Amino acid sequence: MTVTIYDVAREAKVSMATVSRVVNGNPNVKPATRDRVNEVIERLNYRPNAVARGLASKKTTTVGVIIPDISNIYYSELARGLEDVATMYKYQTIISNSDNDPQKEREIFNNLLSKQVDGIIFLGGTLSNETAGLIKTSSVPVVVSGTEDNDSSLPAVNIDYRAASREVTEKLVKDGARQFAFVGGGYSEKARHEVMAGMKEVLTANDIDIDDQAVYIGNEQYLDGAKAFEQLKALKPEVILCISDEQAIGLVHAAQDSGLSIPEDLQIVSFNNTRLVQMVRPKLSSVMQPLYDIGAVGMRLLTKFMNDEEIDDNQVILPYHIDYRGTTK
Amino acid sequence: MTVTIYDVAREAKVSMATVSRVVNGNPNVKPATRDRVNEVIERLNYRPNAVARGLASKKTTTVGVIIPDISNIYYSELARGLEDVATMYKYQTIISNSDNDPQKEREIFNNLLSKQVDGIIFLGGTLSNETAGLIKTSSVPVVVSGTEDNDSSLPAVNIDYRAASREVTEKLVKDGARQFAFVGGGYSEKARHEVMAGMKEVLTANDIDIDDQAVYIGNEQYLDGAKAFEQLKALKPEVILCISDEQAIGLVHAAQDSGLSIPEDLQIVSFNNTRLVQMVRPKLSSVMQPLYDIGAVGMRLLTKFMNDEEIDDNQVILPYHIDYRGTTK
DNA sequence: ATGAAAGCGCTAACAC
DNA sequence: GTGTTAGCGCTTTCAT
Repeated sequence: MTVTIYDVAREAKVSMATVSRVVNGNPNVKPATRDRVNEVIERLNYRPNAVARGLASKKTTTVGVIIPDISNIYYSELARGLEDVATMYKYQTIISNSDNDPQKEREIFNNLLSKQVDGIIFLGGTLSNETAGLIKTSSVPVVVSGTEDNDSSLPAVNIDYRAASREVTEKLVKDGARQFAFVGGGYSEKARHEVMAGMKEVLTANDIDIDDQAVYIGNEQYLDGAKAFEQLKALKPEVILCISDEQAIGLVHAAQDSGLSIPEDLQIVSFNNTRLVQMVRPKLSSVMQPLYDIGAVGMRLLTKFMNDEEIDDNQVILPYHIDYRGTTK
Repeated sequence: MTVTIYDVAREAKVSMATVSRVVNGNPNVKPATRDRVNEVIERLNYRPNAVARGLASKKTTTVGVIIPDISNIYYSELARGLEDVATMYKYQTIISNSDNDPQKEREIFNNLLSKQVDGIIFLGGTLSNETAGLIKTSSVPVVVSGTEDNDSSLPAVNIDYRAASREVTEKLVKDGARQFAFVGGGYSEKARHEVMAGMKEVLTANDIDIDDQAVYIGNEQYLDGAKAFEQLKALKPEVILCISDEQAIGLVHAAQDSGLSIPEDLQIVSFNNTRLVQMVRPKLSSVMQPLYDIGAVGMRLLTKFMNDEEIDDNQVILPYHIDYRGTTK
């Protein structure tokens, strides 16, 4: 049978309270007793039952992670960052895929609360008002990584998409481009909005029109890039800003297949900065956002909430930079 | 304060046992009482405490997942498959990254057991004897996906790497190739062994020598592909079999950069079948293994163990097929 | 420094 | 069909 704290106590001729103290590193134990207890723990191969501990202490040292799709390379990179700092702080993570569906998000959220997690990280490009509302009623701290709610009241970590978009657009306009198009889609509604806004700001400031037709919203997949190109090609865009790397690569290939030269005839910049940008030829010009860190910093922020540490700012904006590689002139 | 089963019982004027029954769908409750209890549950927004339930019932409806690296597109695809069927069976998953380090695997394993998970899925190309031994002592069922232990005694789901390797090699030999090389690395020691074995079997049968120098073992990353090419190029291989897609793509680019034509001068086949194979030009010829299903079937197998269902065979071999795309003639 | 005892919120006999 | 009660394995006052 499983060995309990009681077995250890009896064997070490102390009370279970003392065993509990040595297991939890409480200093109020005479070194001699401590050693004796540790010896018994070792000998009996005693392993504390985290469930019982969780019930008694109301702390489970587990955090929940709500993620759109773990098989998406963008999110799995965030997940790795977040998991590493969770481990660092002795937390385990329960990860669930939501497909960014508010209905599933609600279910996952309730499951997580029922499991008594100490905190929750919400990952996703889109944060519906419905889900944002749910989060605001949460009994445990929640931080949001890679997106934010509409009035930015939730703790969140992001990059400044709009500024990045502005910077890219300015550079390309300065270099002579006039025909811009935009491709977004998938889970990244927030990013989509910001990137478009940044682009439009700069274009407007430069008296450049952007056609309503020059915006394609699909999903974030490779194959969708070809569809995007299909819709946009009639407009003969000189530049396409694209959120998703996979979609951008699809775009590059579709354009090449139709006889265009990249970047001579068409320039493409993506915003997700997954490892993929390096793995195609020409290499994708892209906004480098620190994916791993967005996850990691989000989890660090969450640990602060969970341990009632002081928070200087619950809206963290991480730096980005832009790498102009092979898909821009 | 949090509302407990007591509160519901009092409010509904029944005993907590009855509340427990309706919450757990026990049929021994009069419909009228059931409705009354449900109404109170709704009104009080009662949510069962899974930790308390776990302590009392010794079942947590959570399974542990030990994964080398969730940010690796190969493993994250397995993870998605596994998570989907876990959800289907009402389990949550605690996912931890091991980097395939036996030391970390041990820690994670103990954490998981301490959390009283109902079962564990082990993912990884390499299963050390140390970890295999640990698994065999486990008090909860463990299934292994995408690898196996040395004497194949653990429940596992895989494809037949050796057969796939044989098939590829035969085809390319038949088409005239004589100079073969192999590139492996990263987490996939088992796959590496099998693929090499399959290749050598066929080469030997055809009286073709393979140089010891024609084997490169590194990591599974894109940049490592260039290193592999650097080592192998002097041998002027006509064919390179490569486990990892990322590495294979690196190989393709390095070969092209050195002036070779793919597939005319060099043919490359990879074995991981991540989405990447479609996303490069030329498209990678590869062994198509059902990644999502390897994860999904592994989890399904685990649910059978957890629910004491009958198991017909605990060694599942899933089918594969081979797609000859742009990197083979 | 150590022990006794009261829960934590629930399930699972067992009784009625 | 419903209630009573004894745990599950631990933490946490409160004494001593």
